[in-house]
Amino acid sequence: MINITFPDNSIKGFENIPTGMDVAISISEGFARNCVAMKINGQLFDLNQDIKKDTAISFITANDEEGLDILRHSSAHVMAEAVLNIYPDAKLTIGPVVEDGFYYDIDMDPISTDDLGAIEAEMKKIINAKNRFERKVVSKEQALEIFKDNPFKLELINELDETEEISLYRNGNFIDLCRGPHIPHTGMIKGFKLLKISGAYWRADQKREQLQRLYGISFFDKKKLNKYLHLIEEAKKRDHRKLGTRLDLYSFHDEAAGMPFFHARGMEIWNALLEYWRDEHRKAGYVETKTPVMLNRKLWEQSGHWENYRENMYTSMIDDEEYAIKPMNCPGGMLLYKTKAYSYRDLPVRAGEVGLVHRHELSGALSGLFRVRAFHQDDAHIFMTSDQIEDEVLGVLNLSQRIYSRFGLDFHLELSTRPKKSIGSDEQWEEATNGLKAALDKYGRKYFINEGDGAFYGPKIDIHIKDALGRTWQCGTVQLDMALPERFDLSYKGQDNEKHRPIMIHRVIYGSLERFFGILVEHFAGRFPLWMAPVQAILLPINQDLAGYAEKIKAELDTHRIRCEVDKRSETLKKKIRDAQLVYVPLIITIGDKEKETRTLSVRTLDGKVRMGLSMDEFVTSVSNHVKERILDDTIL
RNA sequence: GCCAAUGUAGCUCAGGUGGCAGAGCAGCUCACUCGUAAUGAGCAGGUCUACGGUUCGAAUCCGUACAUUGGCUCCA
Repeated sequence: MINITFPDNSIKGFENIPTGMDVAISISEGFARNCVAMKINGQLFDLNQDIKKDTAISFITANDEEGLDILRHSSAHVMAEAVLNIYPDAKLTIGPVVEDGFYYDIDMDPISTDDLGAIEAEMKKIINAKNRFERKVVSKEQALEIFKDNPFKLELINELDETEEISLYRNGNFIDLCRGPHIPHTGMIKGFKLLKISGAYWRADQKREQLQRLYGISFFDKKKLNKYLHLIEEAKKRDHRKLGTRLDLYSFHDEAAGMPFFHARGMEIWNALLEYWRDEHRKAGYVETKTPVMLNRKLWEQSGHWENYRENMYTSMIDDEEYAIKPMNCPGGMLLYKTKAYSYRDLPVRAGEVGLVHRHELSGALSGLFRVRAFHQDDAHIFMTSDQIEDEVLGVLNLSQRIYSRFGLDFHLELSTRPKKSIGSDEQWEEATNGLKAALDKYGRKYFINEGDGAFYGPKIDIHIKDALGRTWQCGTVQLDMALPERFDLSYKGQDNEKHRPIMIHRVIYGSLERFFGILVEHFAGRFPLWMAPVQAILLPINQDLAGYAEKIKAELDTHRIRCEVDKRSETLKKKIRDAQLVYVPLIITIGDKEKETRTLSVRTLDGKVRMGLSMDEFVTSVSNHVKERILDDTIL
């Protein structure tokens, strides 16, 4: 008799030794069909596994995150099997689950995306066969024998801990070395798609074999797959590199790889972003500073960048002295701090700087505005006493929230703690980390902890924003820096008339203005809220005779700082409206004889609605208010 | 930096196997003067990323460089 305890503490007895599946079926057939694996003592097992003694179990179903991971892992096996069926000489290496699907690294001749269709068709066959996944435990000798033709698997087997069980999984004719668990049978993969191929190295080591990495995604139901594919399509449509060209915002040139050129319209958005930033920072008690772009090597040696970051820095010889273009603003900020003597009464000092920094990123890492070599950081350095840490960090979190929510961006927080390689004493780290934790607790939002992921000079909080498509981006960061104040011998006079070392926070909210800009383009899909829109209103005279009158209206709107243009082309009204809509001008104003006679405006918004007979005053007032309040919602009138 | 793919007009893209470079949009000109998502006709626009090579002949084949894209790696 085997007694199984369920999560609700109910107990069920079984005459014979049951498998996990037997237990699931005893609950109900329908439930069993939805089950993927089971969990015993926090460990995952296959459903086909026998339960030999009394125990508590819980089931992982298709609705659980863990269930989806198992499905995708199994999908990787199916893909590998399909590849082997088509390319018998291919050698498998590893096939894990990643955040967005799964992949398998395979040693084979390069293939192209055109070949994916054939692999998918082969996978389809395997899935339709509903092959069961069977687990088998073997000795190391047996494993070495089975995989004798595969040097990668041999390497893995030889590295396994002696105490560890070596398990194989078989489905159909396919056998793979694998810890498991797997779904009961391949038929559970209801929706899958192979997405892309790329090169990867065995063990991520450039000196080792170059492998083909095949990426795929799978779901328990086809609808979810379609939803996912739709999301990818949507993201492609919003691609900031394409929209940037179409909306005439920025461009890239071979003459300066990774260094964006901002066009007039892009600059309108840029300036709107910065103005907003300045407003909020002024309110939050920051001052703004500016430091040079190029500084003497000696400074970088003092800051430690020369030692740690040199390969990413651009340098230049000037009058026999070596200079480096700043990859970060902080050393300049240190010099600024040192220009005067501080009292504890002066602290905290919150010094912002929107600094242009250059980092020589690897050529292969560049990507639109998301990864560039020249960018502006909305930096700020806060110098404070140790008992101000909590309040200051909390202040940064609140400011970040205020700014992100202005764009309709949600976010989550991650705390990174002391890494293995670090400077500073245990007490310093504890004080710093506790300060961050206290601020996080007071802030009250849930946060994740990345143990050992902090910078060598201090712990940090990273802020990850979530855009309209649900994608997350790390933008903001709040880092405590215990290195620089030391290296630059910063101090302030305490109440005790003694010199003290200030604590320093290093923080950004947009992160990189360029990158944040790119994220916003995709977040808004090019339809910026009125306060950011490069052209807020376009005037469309319905015939050439009215062009002069339209110019007069524009001049008047100019005085109210409403960004507007006149489309004087000899095109039909329909055509002009279409063109304006295609570049998302929020307010389209048609000027006809009626409007001229009554001195009113007819305004069309992007939703296609038209408001006729608006007086100039009404229009200016509501637009100005909308802009001044930086309202996200695009119901303007 | 590594692997792979790509690079043709301002933009988006056609141009099997080598034989005088094409379209749509945008632009310009003319006609039309229009009431809420594309009026029509015409014109102009390219050393086919760059530099080498093969060939009687190269956008096309080969090599190198540069750039872009997807990954890898990197992002103290």
